[in-house]
Order: sequence, then structure tokens, then C-alpha cells
Amino acid sequence: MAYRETPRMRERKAATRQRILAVTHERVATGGFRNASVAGIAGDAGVAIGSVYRHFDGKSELFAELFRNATQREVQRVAEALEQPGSRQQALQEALRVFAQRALRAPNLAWALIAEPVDPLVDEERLRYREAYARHFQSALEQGIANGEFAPQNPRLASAALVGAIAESLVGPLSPAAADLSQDAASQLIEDIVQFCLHAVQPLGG
Amino acid sequence: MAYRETPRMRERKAATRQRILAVTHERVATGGFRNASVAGIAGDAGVAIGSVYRHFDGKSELFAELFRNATQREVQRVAEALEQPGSRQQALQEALRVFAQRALRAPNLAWALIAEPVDPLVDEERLRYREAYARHFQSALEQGIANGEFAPQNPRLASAALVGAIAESLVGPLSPAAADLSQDAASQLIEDIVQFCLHAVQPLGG
DNA sequence: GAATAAATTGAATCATTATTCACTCTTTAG
DNA sequence: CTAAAGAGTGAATAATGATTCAATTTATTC
Repeated sequence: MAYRETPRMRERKAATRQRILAVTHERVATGGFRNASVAGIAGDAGVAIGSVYRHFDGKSELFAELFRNATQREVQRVAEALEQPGSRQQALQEALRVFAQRALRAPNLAWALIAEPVDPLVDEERLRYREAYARHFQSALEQGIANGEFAPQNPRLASAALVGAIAESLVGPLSPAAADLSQDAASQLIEDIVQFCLHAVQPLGG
Repeated sequence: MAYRETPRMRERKAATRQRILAVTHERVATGGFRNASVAGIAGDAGVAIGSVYRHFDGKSELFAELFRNATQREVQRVAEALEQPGSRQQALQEALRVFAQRALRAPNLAWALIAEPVDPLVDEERLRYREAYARHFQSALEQGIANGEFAPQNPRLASAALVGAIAESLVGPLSPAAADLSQDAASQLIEDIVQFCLHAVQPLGG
């Protein structure tokens, strides 16, 4: 026998794998999954096309893993905001702000994660992603409804509607490109959105 | 000279053109623009592939025209509801209901019109479509804000958020497939959505 | 019926991308 | 240094789907 995988090689391979994921992220964040061809990714990562297939079983698997990584981070941030003890209104407000801020900072990425059609493997991940959001928002809404901080309503639907309202406001073609917004205008937009969403779930009494 | 276009032929051509548009609509309503290949369209319409190109300059133009037709109808319905005189709340409620009902009845079409990425020509039309919606919703909101029926808010943003909330609630993967809903469940879903949206724009006092 | 012009056809072509695989290059162990 | 085994390569292949166009058919006029 002669060749055996060493820690050195294992690390190097892991680094390449990471690099491929990183440049894919870059491409998706710039122009969506459509913009992420295998040839382009390989080029950006400085490896041959075939090498991408050495690290991933195929484009779908690469995309699915990327999606999982990216969304995990997003959901994590929102979940943290919602897990703050105390007023459900304040927790929801903060979570919405986090969601909106992150989406506004990377609108193409947000769109790719929320809505862009890609392929069945990614769709599966997306389902999990949405369910994760729904779980968090929904439970905060349920708690708030129970303690009177929010109006009685269908929490599952409201959670979807909140996500939709934010997504459309931020990434829909109606909104000016995020890049063109001044810092102030961006903050104002986020505050408007958060206000709209909070208002939507609050009891009519205030 | 010998051949000259006669009314008979003109009609026949127009009929074929219409048939192509109709089967394209059918396909888009079933599985989105992705499902509408030129070969499939030609087959459905009972003409050769090449004939599609006799009636349309290309797939993009065919799609753009189809999109224009389909959205015109949608916007028209919503606009009619909003143009009812009297309470802005009631008008908005009715318009939201119409929007939601139509989207729920043809969720794939709704998704194709609202969000599916297709090509730049369609994107242009989509921009107009959204602007048309925005104009109508926005002006109703502005009137309602002015007369105190709605809470003071950014009407442009609220209009986008309303569209997003409905779209996500209805066509997002969280919602069960529309086909599986009983008549009652569908009505309930629509009422919940309308309630959410109305609540979002109402003054806190009620 | 013959001549003409337009309409129709669909196989061939072009374009785009994912995927493969025979080959070369590197790394490792002895 | 050499042999073995894995890693890396990228031209070739495969799959999909839009578009073209030479040949054919059909409609019209005289």
C-alpha cells in the first residue's frame, strides 16, 4: 500500500469544499441560483468543473447544502430574537426587524431563499426552512394571543402573511433596489414594515 | 397576381393565434411558465412548432402577451371592487376578497403572475402589473387614511405588504394545496386572510 | 386548371448547461 | 526513488429546449 489520507489532505479537501460553497453563496447572493452555473462556480473557486463533482454528488446536492447553511443562519437570528423573555410584542418587533434588515441587506439572497424556483431537493429544504420560521413566529403569536398582547387570529396564517408582507415589500419590484437606498431610507423602510406587521397582529385596542 | 388575404383567412389566422394563447394560458395555469414549452404549446394547439413563430416573434413575446391578457383581467376585477363608492374599508375588503378568491382558485397561475421568474420581457410586464395593483390599492388606502377609516401609514408600502401577505398565505408552500381544500375551508382561509389584511390597515381604535 | 403567394410543417440547427471519464498530477508509504 | 492510490482536470457527451428554414400544402385569382 502507498497512499493513505492524511490530516493535511483532509484539511485541504475540506478547505476546497468550503471554498466551493463560499463562491456559490456569493453567486446566489448576487444573482440567485440561476446565476450559479457549475462552470461559473468552478471558475470562481479556482478548480476544474470535474472537481466540483468530487466534492458534491451534483448541483442539486451542492445547492441543497448551501441552502441549508444559509437558512440555518437566518432562522437562528430570528429565533434568538423571539426567545427573549418578556413582552411578546417587543420580541416579535425585534424578530421582524432582524428579518427585514437581513433581507434588505441581501435582497437577492433573500429572494433566492424565499421564492426562487430551483429544483426538488432545494424545494424540500425550503419547506423545512419555512416550517422553521412558521414554528417560531407561530409560537410567539400564540403566546401573545394567549396573554392578550395580540389580537385573536389564526397564528399559522398570520405567520405566513408576515413573512409574505416583508418579502414583498423588500424584494418585490415595487421597492427600489436596496443598493440605491441611503442608510436613512433603509432604516425608515424597515421601520415602516415592522410597524405594518406589528399593527397587523395587535389588538385593536392598541 | 393570385393570392390575396381574405377575411376568411384573416379570421382563421386570428383563431389560431387565439388558440395558441389559450393553450399557453392553460399550461401556465397548470404548471407555470416552466411548463409551457414551445413544443408542448404547439402540440396542444394542434399546429406545428414553426407555426407558433408565424404568430409570435418568439416565446418571450408570446409570454408577454399572455401575461398582459391574464393580468389585465385580474387587475380589472380588483379595480372594480375598489371603485365602489362608500366606505373604503368595505371596498378594500371586497377587493382583497376578490384577489384572494381568484388566487386561491388558480394558485399556479397566481404564482406565475406574481413571482415566477421567466424572462426580461415578462418582468417588464410584471412591473406594470404590480404598479397597476399598487396604484389602485394605494389610492384606496390614501382615501381611507384621509377620512380616518384607515390608520396613518405609508400607503405604498402597505399596498405591497398586502399583496405579499395574500400571495404568501395562498401560494406559499405552507398552505395546503388549494385543490385539497373543501369549499368551506377555502372560504375560511380567504376570510382569515382578508381579516388579517384589513386589521393591518385599520386604525387601532377599530 | 394554372399560376402565384401565403401558410404550414417539422426535422435540423443552435445554444445552454449539467455531467462524465480517461488521463495527468500529487501525495504518501516503504 | 518507486509504486500505489487518490485528487484534479477539462474536453467530450448528454439532455433539454428554442429557433430556423427548405420543402410542402393550401388558398386565391383569373
